[in-house]
Amino acid sequence: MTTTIKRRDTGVNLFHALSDVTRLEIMERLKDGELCVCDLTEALKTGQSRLSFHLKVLKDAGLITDRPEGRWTYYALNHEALKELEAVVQALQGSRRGVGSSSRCR
Amino acid sequence: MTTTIKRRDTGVNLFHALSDVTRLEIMERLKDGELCVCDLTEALKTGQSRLSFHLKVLKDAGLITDRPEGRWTYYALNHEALKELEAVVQALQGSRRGVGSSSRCR
DNA sequence: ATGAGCAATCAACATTCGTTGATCAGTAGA
DNA sequence: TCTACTGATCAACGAATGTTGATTGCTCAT
Repeated sequence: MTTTIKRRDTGVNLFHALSDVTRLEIMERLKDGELCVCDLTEALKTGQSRLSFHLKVLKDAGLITDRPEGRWTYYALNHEALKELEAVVQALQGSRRGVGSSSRCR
Repeated sequence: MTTTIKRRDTGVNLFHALSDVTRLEIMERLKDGELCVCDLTEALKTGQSRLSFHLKVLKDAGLITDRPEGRWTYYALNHEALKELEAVVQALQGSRRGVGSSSRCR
């Protein structure tokens, strides 16, 4: 089914974006509200370039949004994407019906 | 906090294991019950070696379990891990309190 | 206009990840 | 025992990812 494939694709994208310690930590920091890159640089004690890279990955996956203001850029969680992620995970848990229904390989 | 760090690590592991189309498809196939590798090889129309590789990744992440029987090995979802995954995702959605509480970068 | 600060982008490099084909170990059946 | 089959593992290769330092573009303050 097309929707299944589409969900699989968005699932892969979301999971990949979250499959990195730095990016997960960014997400955690953003739980309390939006932060600019300089906040995050200080909080994570890491280089600006590296941070920018990971922010881009998260943004491309739709997990965060950016809001440029003056010379700063504020990043925030995108709760829509997180709801979508939750849906993907729940779809994975699935029906849980009938256990042990293998075809037994011939 | 230690539990936070631990959750972040298991989160990274789980997310990484699911960040691949083939592995997600394996998970979906296993929703209906356990399958042996030959079932999956046929279902996904792919090589045995490749499949074995991805099954190992999923197993190492704790997302699936294996049950050798005779010359076949049956794989099944580990619902414990899926519950853990759900918890990680929900922790990510977090408090959702106070928006716009940035430190404003000076 | 000039200088300073924030953040994105780039190139270069190292590391990790996924694929493929071959080999190996264990099991079932003749 | 000999053979056929399932599935794990390995080596080799190519592709994708992450890191670092430098550069560039903007914006604000002087």
